[in-house]
Amino acid sequence: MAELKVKNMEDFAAVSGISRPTLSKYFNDPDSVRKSTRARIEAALERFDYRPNIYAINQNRRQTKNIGLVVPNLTDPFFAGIARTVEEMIVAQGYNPLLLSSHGGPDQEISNLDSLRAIKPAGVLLAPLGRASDQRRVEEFTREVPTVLFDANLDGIGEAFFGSDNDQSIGLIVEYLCRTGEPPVFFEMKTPINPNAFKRRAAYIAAMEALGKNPHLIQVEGEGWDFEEIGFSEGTKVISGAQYQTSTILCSNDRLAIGFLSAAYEKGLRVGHTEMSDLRVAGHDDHPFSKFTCPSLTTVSQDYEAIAARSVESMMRLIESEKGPKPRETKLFEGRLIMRGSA
Amino acid sequence: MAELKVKNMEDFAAVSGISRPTLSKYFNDPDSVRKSTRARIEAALERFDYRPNIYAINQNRRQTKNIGLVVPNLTDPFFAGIARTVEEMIVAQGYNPLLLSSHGGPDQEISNLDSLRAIKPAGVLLAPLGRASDQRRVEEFTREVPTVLFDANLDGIGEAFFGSDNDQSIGLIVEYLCRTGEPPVFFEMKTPINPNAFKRRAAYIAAMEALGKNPHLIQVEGEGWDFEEIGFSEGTKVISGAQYQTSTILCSNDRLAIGFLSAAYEKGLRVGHTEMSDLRVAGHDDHPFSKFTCPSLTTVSQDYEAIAARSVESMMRLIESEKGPKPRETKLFEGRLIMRGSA
DNA sequence: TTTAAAAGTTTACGCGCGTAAAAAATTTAT
DNA sequence: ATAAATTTTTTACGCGCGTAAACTTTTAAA
Repeated sequence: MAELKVKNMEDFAAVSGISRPTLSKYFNDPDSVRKSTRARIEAALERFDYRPNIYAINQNRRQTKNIGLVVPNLTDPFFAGIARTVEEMIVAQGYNPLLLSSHGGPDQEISNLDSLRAIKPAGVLLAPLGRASDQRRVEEFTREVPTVLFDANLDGIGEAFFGSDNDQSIGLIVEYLCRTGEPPVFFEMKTPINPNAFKRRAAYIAAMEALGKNPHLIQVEGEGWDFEEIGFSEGTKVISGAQYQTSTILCSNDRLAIGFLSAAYEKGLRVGHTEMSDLRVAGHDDHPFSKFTCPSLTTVSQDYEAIAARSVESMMRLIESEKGPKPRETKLFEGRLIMRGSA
Repeated sequence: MAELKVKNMEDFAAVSGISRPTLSKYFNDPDSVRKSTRARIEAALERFDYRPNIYAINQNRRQTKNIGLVVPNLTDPFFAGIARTVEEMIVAQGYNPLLLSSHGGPDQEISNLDSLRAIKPAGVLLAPLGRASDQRRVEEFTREVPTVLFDANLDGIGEAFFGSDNDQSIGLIVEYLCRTGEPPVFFEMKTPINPNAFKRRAAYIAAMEALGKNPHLIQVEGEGWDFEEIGFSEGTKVISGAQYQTSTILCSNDRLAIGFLSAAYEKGLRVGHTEMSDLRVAGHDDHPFSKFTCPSLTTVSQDYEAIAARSVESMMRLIESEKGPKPRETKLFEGRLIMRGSA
């Protein structure tokens, strides 16, 4: 078994008895060689552990097999979950995902895109920060690299966008809350950093007005991504001050709601939809933990399987067609009401 | 401004008036050239946007500037947080982190290591799955690539290990619970997948015995990483069946505790350390959400800033010294008691 | 100012692989 | 079996950069 070491394709050609160009063809697409030679190659691969040098490959190929994946904040389980789904789908397509988190900062977002540029990716799936994004520089990037946006849209930027239909999903829960009790007030950050927040605010107002109700916003202070903390501290103030004119609170997202529920608990308020309850609280996103709040959180789930699938599919078409500019694709997916204990 | 396009270092040498070898030196270490020429280069960089081709660089360098970072499960906010901290530190050292999650599976873990091998990293920081890991193949990997383990140890594998002192941290909370009320029973999964679980079980038993108390384990069913779900469903059973002989429950980790608290809430049990409480519940890890449970969760925090810092530091020494095998380094950091409402 | 040391330039090769072109071998069709 | 089509082999070049060696210029020391 004194197999000599194969350090490059040349060596492997020698030991396998296959010419280097044929090997090159094989590694780029195993089906592009005759079945019998494929078998011979794979037999040789069993005996010698040779793997093409990825740097040499990428230096010479026009296109790498890398696909960038940028999310706003991996610390947020919601994005961590999406990222995982998308990653899997990219791998299933035979591409190599590179996951980067912007940690909530527009500078980091641009820096992530810069890193990606360096590895000459075939394409990039970007869930942008949204309003906080440096749109100009993101747009610059999308002119160089095929980019599909998801989760949050940036007007006209990128080849496609897939996300949730906030109007529909917020409408769903507003309608539910109105139908089963007092109309909700909307609890949110005054200057939200997260994507979709403004869309949801507008959707809330529209939904309320469509139902002939008076929209009411509670806009709290707070910066950054510590939504639970903000929901908790500002929720505490709201509860103490009785700044709300209803017993129903709709939070802009589940993480705020989680903080708010915690505040309500501390203040001794009973949250729920029974006669004994003081308050109803609802959220949005179906955060992985929202099932375990006290009480469990009524919310609306985003169809992020569909969003992920469609985004990846669209990316593949972009890469494989590689033709001129097509019309920008956009689709919004509907949310689903998740009824639990809190509202 | 009709700057001709610079597509490689040759071109950039032409337009900047600096020879290519000098440019090469500069890009490898800006301080290795004279101040005046550095200034000239950087002035040229302002005018022309040229960036060295990373693939060509890595093909020719002995060592890449890549450092792999593998964590068991990015969906878990605890690991997401650690990963972020470590990532930052790697960047601060001028290296390029590559974050991979094993999604809880040993196959994925090995597959991650394989991907890393392909990019010839200078080193790898690995938080292994632990008991679930394919130790043989991990060990194979560490013979090829300098590897530092953190969070979970694999006996004798890798150049170093840094983690938490479970004996100390579990001892801390067991002592606290015993001192302030009934001795705790230990709530855990019978066949835990996550690292450190067995260490904590042993630490609990030891701590109890040291205090002259009788250790008691509640080992529940359940597979996978849905700890909250397991804590909830099995907690519900435990509460209904009154399988515990104490009013104090110490959970193996916060995520189980979060589920357990949710179960207690549903069952109408009052959790806390006041006279009115039925039950005390404590966790371990200081999970980002443990502050917002109802009631907030008493737990013990891991010093993962220190773990991260020490791991990265050790990695740097490994990379930069590059000498023969040194003795395997190991250090356990102490936990801190985080007293909140639940116990 | 002279001189030695330090830094930059020229020249040249190599890294491992993609890929094109022409020739040779193999398979399939007739 | 022969011709045609397909696949493989041979040969050769290029990708962009690291880096070594010999030489020239600049800087710092004497």
